[in-house]
Amino acid sequence: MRINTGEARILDAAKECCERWGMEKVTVDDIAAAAGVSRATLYRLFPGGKDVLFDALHARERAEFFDTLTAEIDGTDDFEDLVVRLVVAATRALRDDSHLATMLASEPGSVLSELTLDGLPQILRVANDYLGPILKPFLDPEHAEPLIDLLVRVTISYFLSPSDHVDLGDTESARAFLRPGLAVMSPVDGRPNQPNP
Amino acid sequence: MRINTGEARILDAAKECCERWGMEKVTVDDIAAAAGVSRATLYRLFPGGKDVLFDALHARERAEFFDTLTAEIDGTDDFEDLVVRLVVAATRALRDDSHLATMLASEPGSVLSELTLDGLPQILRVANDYLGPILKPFLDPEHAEPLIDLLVRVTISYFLSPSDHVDLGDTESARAFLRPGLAVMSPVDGRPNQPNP
DNA sequence: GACGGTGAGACGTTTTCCGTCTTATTGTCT
DNA sequence: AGACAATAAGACGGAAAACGTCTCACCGTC
Repeated sequence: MRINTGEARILDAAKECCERWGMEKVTVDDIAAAAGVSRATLYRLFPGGKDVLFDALHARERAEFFDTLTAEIDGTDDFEDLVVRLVVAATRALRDDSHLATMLASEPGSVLSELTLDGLPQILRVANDYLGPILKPFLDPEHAEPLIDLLVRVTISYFLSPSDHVDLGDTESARAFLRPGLAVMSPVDGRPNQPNP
Repeated sequence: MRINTGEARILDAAKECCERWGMEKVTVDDIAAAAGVSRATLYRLFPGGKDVLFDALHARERAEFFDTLTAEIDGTDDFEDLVVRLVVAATRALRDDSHLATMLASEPGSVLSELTLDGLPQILRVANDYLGPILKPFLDPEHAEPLIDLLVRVTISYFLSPSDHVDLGDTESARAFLRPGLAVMSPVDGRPNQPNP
């Protein structure tokens, strides 16, 4: 069995090619060559070609993003702390993502679409998959979902276009910004600020 | 009359496009769009299309390079100083050229070809055009040409692949490196080390 | 109003890319 | 050894993109 399964190799290659040429200019042959794989193999692993491949790449990057995000906030047991740290960590991760920065600089269109139009629903779905369980001790799902939804949108918006009034990459600034909203919402959910046992 | 003549606008656009997509991936339409010019105009100014256009771009960059180079060594009246400063300034200019660095990183092939294969003869020709007159007071043309030829090749080689033994971007290191060769050559030319009046 | 320069875009051709398929090779398992 | 799965290499036809040329309408200048 191989250490790096074919899919991962190809996705890595696709990412490299994107940084080098931009999504618009990359061809399937470029990716196959960069992955050291024949076109036939690529089409076998990603039937449907470039679209499927890029969907898979985006899916993997979303998963990686939330993997590291959830790892970073592990062990937080206060509701407000948890939300604040999530938003701050997400904002910092977005800012530190050099691949994202490169893409955003060279072809804003496709990145913006991925963050705000076509891609947002899937981001929200993944966010719910990852963050829902984490918020479970504090909120029941029917309240967690709209909160996650809002946090994702707010985080993305302030990342794409920073505000003079708040810096979501700064813990205290983010806390001051988020507290009012969390305070209004907290009484509604009917659970204590500390997690249920 | 326009401030920026069409040619320059288009060459600037081509340069931008190259940095963004790499020479292989750029199309004539990309360049025309980036220049804010119709394809018809582009073909009128550069009959022959992409090849002619890129030749013109390379020619312009060579000229610009030697323009700034000769400006930087202006006023030197000692032969050894002159050669040393030329080599050092050229090396530093190459190292500081961010466009060159970008291209070299993203598509080494075409850049190397431009510096060592197809492009070298033209570099040598331009170098002779610019540096010949400058060396005139010290060397007659039949001795100047082979010297320029060698200096260009050496500078390029040490730029592309730096040596542990000498740093041609450092004045003293370059001087120590060049002096023996210049000393051997000087008696041959039959002219004094100070320029003729 | 004539005129040169330009943008928009139609056109036929050439090149590239796509997605599928076949064949030969390689490495693995039995 | 032989069967088998996975793969590389590349042929193939159709689709899409890029090329280079051309026409025509427009606009500013003379």
